Amino acid sequence: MSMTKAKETTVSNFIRTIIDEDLAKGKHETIVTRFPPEPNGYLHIGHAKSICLNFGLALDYGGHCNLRFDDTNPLKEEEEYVASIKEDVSWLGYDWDGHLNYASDYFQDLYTYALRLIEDGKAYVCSLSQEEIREYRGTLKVPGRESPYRKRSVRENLELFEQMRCGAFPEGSYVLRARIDMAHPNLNMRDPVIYRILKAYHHRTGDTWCIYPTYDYAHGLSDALEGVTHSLCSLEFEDHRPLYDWFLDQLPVPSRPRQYEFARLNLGYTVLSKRKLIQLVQKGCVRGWDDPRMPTICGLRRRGFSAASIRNFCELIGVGKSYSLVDMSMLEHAAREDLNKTASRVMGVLDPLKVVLINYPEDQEEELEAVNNPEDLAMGVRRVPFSREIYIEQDDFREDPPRKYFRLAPGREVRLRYGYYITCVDVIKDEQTGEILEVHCTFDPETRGGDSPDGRKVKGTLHWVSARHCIRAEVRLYDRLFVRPDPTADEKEGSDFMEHLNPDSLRTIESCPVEPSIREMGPGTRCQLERKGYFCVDPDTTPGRLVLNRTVPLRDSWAKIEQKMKG
RNA sequence: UGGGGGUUGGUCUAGUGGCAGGACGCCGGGUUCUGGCCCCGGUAGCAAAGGUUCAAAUCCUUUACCCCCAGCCA
Repeated sequence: MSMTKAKETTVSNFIRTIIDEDLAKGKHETIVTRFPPEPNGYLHIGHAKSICLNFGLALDYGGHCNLRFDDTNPLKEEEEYVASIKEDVSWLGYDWDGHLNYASDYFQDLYTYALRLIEDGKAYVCSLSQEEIREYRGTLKVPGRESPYRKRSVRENLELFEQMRCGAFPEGSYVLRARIDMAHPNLNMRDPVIYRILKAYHHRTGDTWCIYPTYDYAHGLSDALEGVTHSLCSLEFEDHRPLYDWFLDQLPVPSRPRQYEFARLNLGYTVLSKRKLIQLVQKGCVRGWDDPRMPTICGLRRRGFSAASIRNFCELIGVGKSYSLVDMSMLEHAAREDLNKTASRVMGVLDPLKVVLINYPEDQEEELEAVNNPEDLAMGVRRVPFSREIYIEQDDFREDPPRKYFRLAPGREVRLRYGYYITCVDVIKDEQTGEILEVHCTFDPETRGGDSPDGRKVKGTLHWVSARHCIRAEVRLYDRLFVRPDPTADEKEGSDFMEHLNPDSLRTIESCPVEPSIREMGPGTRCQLERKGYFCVDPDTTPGRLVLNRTVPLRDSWAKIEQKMKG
């Protein structure tokens, strides 16, 4: 059913337009896409955009999407990341359905293709050092110069390349380069390196190879080998497309993929680059990759975002070619939209104030029925214990209520959700400090369950927890990680994004009273604390310690009213 | 006068010669046993100038501004 809804709300984008045209022309019978992560870090919400795009397109058009690890650099890549990436992709709800590949699967084919390029005089072994190659490349405005090794014979190239492969040379001594055009205005076309010597252990091929293909060489050819039809990548690869096409034009590849570029995601008040995220982890700014403040998939998951909410978010933001900075309110909206329908309601008090019901018998207690989710009655009901002393939210009582405040105040009657109507009759204060210690109320036995038989209305409904029965929870409230919408904006002026970290991104509240039914919820369970927000049971939870993460607060129109009144 | 891209309300995004639409946000109202959800209404935009046309966000010209590229990273 969510599928049909998604279909109805799917908005077009330039990539869909291209696919529609290709299909209409009969260029392809179906489409093949791919998600090509490099296994050198954890996936983040920006990757989710790409995953949803690639897998989503395949699903919609009845094609398939390959999960292909781009593992051409053994210096940076590790098996650990492969596992986490697979986990995150599946968690997001996508199935590569057997199409799990690695660029390293094609090392032999790629090598054979390289031999072909050499034989055709389109590649040569170059002995220039890394620094020399840079010098010879020229600059943005100055054409490059041809390498003195550019004219080596095919035979010599073949021999040298074979020796490179055999491990006869040290790292950096030789590279294989495509012979294109050193004066090309696009620097990527100035005889790019396509193989380098790296005497490193590869997580999949071990020590089989000591020469490894570069991204530019491997990527398009891998696409072609897999029959990818639409190869989607981010904008910074636009400059690489001529090179992508060049290899495909030179070689007898089995299919002809096309590369299209879209704008990567930028989210406000956070950073979305592996390099920066790893810094946050390594410098201890957060507790790890899965810290709930992190924009990583595992961080968002731990924070309580559902896979559906992330998919909806990706649908919401669309796909384009212009730079954009998406507001966090979009992500929050996507989370609330899904969690409203799926998260069961429970009551918990973050900032407790004791209320004593003076006409409720001291030793009496009872269980009141509460619905688990008013948006989905199929989720059933539960019983919530009630007794003479309860906790309500400090903010739900004002001794001197402002205009438009319709919660508890001296002489006021309010409803306890699924409970009774209560009326405030007394306020007990510390004589020294004037601090409110507890509030005394009477309850109306006729209003059990929360309805008044005489039809009397009440303006406010408060959540509450029985003091005698409550269990305690550690609650973690999160705020934006940075204080600037774009923490990297002033990097060019020499400023570091770390300077803009929000010192208050985590606020922990100890021993919040929550209703006992929460005990049944295991780590990862999402719920709504009524009137407060959506929360998720953190994996730090043990039998003796309950930890809740606030995913996102509920919208709070009273807070806005109050804010406005304050001016 | 190196090359490649981009510019539609505060934000994201449709529209590719025919009434600039949707979403988020914000504002107002209705409803309500969550000041939530839901419903209704409102706010606000084609970077600029010129041209073609009955008609231009869309086609042409010029201008401005922004982003990316000089790894043996991806």
